[in-house]
Amino acid sequence: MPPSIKQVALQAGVSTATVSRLLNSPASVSAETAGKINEAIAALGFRPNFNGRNLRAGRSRTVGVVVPTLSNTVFAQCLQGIELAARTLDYSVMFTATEYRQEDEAAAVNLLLSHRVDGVILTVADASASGTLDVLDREGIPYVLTYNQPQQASRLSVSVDNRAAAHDAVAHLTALGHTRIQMLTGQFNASDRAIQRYHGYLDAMRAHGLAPMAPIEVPRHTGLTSAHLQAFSDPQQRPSALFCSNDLLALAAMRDLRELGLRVPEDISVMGFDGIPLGEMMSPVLASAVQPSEQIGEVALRTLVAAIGQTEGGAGPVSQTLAHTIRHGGTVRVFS
Amino acid sequence: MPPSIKQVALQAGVSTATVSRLLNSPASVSAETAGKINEAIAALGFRPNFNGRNLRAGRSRTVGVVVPTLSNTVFAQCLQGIELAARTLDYSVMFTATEYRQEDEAAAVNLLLSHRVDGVILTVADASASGTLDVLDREGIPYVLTYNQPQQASRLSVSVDNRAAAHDAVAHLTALGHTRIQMLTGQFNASDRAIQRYHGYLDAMRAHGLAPMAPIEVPRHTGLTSAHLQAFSDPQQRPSALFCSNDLLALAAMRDLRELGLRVPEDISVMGFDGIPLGEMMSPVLASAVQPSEQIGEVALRTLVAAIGQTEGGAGPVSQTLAHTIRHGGTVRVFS
DNA sequence: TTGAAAGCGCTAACAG
DNA sequence: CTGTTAGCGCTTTCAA
Repeated sequence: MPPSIKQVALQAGVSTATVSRLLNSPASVSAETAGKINEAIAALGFRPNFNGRNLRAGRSRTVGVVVPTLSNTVFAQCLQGIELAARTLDYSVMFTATEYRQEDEAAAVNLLLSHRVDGVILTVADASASGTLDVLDREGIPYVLTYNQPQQASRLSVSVDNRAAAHDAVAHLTALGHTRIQMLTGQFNASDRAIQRYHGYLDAMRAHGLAPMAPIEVPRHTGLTSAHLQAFSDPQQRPSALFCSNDLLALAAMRDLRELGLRVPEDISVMGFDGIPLGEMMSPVLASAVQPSEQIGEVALRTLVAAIGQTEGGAGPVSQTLAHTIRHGGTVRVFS
Repeated sequence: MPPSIKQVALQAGVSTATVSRLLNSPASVSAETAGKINEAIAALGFRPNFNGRNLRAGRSRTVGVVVPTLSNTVFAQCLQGIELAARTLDYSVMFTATEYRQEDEAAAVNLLLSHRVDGVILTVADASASGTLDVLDREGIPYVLTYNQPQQASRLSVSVDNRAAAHDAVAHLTALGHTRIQMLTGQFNASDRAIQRYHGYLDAMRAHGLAPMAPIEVPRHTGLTSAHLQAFSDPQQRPSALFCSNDLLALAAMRDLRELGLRVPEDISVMGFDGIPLGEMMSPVLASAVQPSEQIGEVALRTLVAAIGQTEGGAGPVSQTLAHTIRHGGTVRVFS
């Protein structure tokens, strides 16, 4: 068992209260006693036990993070941003993944709450139908959504404007002369973002007087999009451009198209969403609607910490929309 | 303040001890009282406070994880594997990154230890010269190294055989007829793996009677490898194949080579190390020495939990070497 | 500036 | 099967 504040006090010849004071507000301890205590701390290799502290103080300076998966770079980057910002602000991070299983969200949050995290950052399948968020609301635990753009204006969130970003991506395609643009998307029910992006697609198509095509919804980015793309072998059956709801999907699609003997972008153009860093290193570069994932994480953490600060709901923007950009890339060709 | 075991006890008309019992060994409580308590728990929305529990029990069922960065998919995958396995075993995960700053390793571990994690999984810059590991040893906190292959046989670790994997990668190149093979590597002092891989390179070159070339050491995978590759414009000055110490570096190199007007693999072949999933989706496929990152994480966690189980050092393999594979890919051409 | 004392939520003897 | 009790490490009044 590691040394406790008690042993330090004994060794330094002071009371535990004084040791505690040195730890928490060093100014309130005389230089002399401080010296003795510090010696004792060093000698014993004392390290404060946060469990004791948290128990007593009722806060833990720890935040919980729930993401769908770390296999998608986007969330890894976001977590990276969260952790970095957390370290700056002296917060610790407990982390959980749900593997896109909506039913695991509640369990994840419950676990975090048992650890008495001061707040939670999460990306849920569907922000407008999430019992998990209701729990958080009820218990009065501050939380910040990432990537989700909730309808309820009351919920703190950090994301890009998914609909607008998708619109801009599709507009980029139309600007290059594409008219037959189809959307390839992950399961709508696993991601409210996918739905918003689909709306953005519709917006853009309508705005340009183009006929929207039925979206192709694939199960998982396991990469098995082939079955859905078979029809593309027939030039009549395929769009000139494929807009994918995320970059991983775009990459999988490109691979499968290649297998079908189709060339990107000669036979079909592909555009993604997310702007994962690797897309920019490939050749051709993957065109994409870029969201600043690491920054999303960083802002989310700062927002959360601010919310933790003020017990009662207060100032500060609620729904934060970060700027997206459109990355031009060789996977999209000029069509005329 | 959320309800405590005390309020549950009051509401159910039993003692706190009984509530605790229901929580920890339900079998030891009569069905009748169990019913009453469960009702009270539900009514109050009670959730056990792990801080109290941990304080009392002296263990937290929480593990700490320290990785260099999450920007490298490899570590994200590993963390993913850790988290998944942890959830299975009812453990929670606290996570920290060091951004490859060796001096941050100690701080990270100290923080985790203050949280009284039961054990730590980490990837350090240099396992054989890490004060951090010494601290862990001294305090008797179980830990498992990932990716690092420590010299000290006493330290638990999970990795591939870096040297052998690098050897196999280079042997693959020689088998394809390459003789002028050069290594491009990250900073040796930021990664002991890089050194081991370099040794593997040397092994393979010597084994095939080839003259090793001086390794090119680049600062960071910021992607700025260009400066180091300038000389390659001259066909006399460039190797026929470039073996990179990791896939990110390989990708950056390929991009920079392209910028120099060189074609991969026609003008120069490129091989990586790690086997990141995206390498397989690209065209051409990135040839690489593949390590099972998610599995490394999973095995590390199981190993750690086992170590936590037995207070005193015990059975079980210490240095676990998982199998690597060589991924053939279009970034390497047959040279003859 | 310091100490004494109470208590955060929980578990683990020990009785009964 | 259940209750009583003590105490894990720490902070925080309240006094001195």
